[in-house]
Amino acid sequence: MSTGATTGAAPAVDPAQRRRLHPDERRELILETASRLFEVRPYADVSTVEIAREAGIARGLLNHYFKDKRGLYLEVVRRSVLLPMLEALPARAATASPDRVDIAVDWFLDSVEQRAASYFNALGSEGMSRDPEVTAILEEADDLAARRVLELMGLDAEDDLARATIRCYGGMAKATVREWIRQQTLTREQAHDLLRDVLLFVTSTVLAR
Amino acid sequence: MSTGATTGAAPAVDPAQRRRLHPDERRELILETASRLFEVRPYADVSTVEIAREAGIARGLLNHYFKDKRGLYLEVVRRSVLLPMLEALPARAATASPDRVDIAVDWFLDSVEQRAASYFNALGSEGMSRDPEVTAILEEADDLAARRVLELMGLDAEDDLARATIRCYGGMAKATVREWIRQQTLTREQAHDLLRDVLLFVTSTVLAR
DNA sequence: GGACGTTGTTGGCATGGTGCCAATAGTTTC
DNA sequence: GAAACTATTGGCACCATGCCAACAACGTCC
Repeated sequence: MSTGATTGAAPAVDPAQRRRLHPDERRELILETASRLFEVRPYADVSTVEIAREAGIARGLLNHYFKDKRGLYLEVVRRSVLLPMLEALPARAATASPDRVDIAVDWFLDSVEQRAASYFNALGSEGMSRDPEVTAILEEADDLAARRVLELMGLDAEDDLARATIRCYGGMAKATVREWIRQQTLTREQAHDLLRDVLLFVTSTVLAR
Repeated sequence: MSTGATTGAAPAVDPAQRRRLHPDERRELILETASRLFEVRPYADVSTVEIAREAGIARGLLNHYFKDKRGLYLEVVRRSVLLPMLEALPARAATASPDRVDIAVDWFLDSVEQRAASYFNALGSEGMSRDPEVTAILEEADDLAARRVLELMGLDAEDDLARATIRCYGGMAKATVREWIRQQTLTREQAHDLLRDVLLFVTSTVLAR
């Protein structure tokens, strides 16, 4: 407005503009930016314009690195759900069953507590989404988690029935975390005890059949 | 094409066009149409154009009856989640606790089986899952379900801790239904037994504290 | 060290979806 | 039958997305 002569070209801030990055770096940068935004606001609310602006790149570049907005979103979800699951897991101490359960539950609660934001982001409300591809990612993560639990407890992770049962239990685990962190209707201790007791009960029941 | 003279006006099919309906009827008609479409495909995939076409009305009418597309969607979710919950519930027979659990679980499985489509639909769709308003509706439904379960079992539905615990259990119930209906990794009988046993265990534990 | 080729990057165009609003026309009322 | 009421329409303006051709940064070769 004040500068009358010059056309309304962009402020042209950074002199370091149009810097050429290695594809991997650029991809990573976009992914992190998008992740940060999707964590806070729902999918439809975050425009590709905003992502590009935040990342300091042209909007068209998003479509160069990812098929489309949806593709970018899927990658974000995949990361925030799958990666944490593949991370460090406490060395399985060969202790008695009740202690193992305590360890497993603590591991789960800790990992959730650390990354509460991205956890709930990817989970949606129930961990269910109508979108087939998102669903597939979530299911993969659930199954992975179920395997972890079974391994940690010294049970057979290849037993289909056992794994299905633990995936069911996983639904309760998620809901419990929600009550604890978001609704704050349960203390961490209460959440822990509940999950611990039920897991113990479920595993003993599964084994019995 | 064949009729050359007249301008390219619409085919003007129905002679019954532009029929004036009572607002309640029209609203209902839109809601049902939208519900039918949202059941099958994710939110972003269903355009207001399509909803209007399917409902046989002008697109602008949607914004007259609902604030916007999102508002329409919220109403659809609210209905498909809340209404079934308020419906018939088996008369609570004053029997022993284990029998009551069987009744409660059967009621749940039945109601889900009947409306599997809308049930999974309502559980969240794509990016909307993170949406606060959708979340609120889902939480309300969860709490309502928890009350129902407690009542059915002759327990105090006003006990906050008990209700929170049952809401946690509800997460497992949903996951179990998913394994049963969608993944088919569990038979209905297995799902029933699992939910029955765990509910029995959980309630006895809650009571004990 | 300068021309050249590769390719990461940009800007703009076309398309489609959505919200809004003034004009239109059923329906009722007197 | 006219007039008031309001359900309903159609089109305009805006925004977001995907696509594509031009551009320029970086490495390479002579």
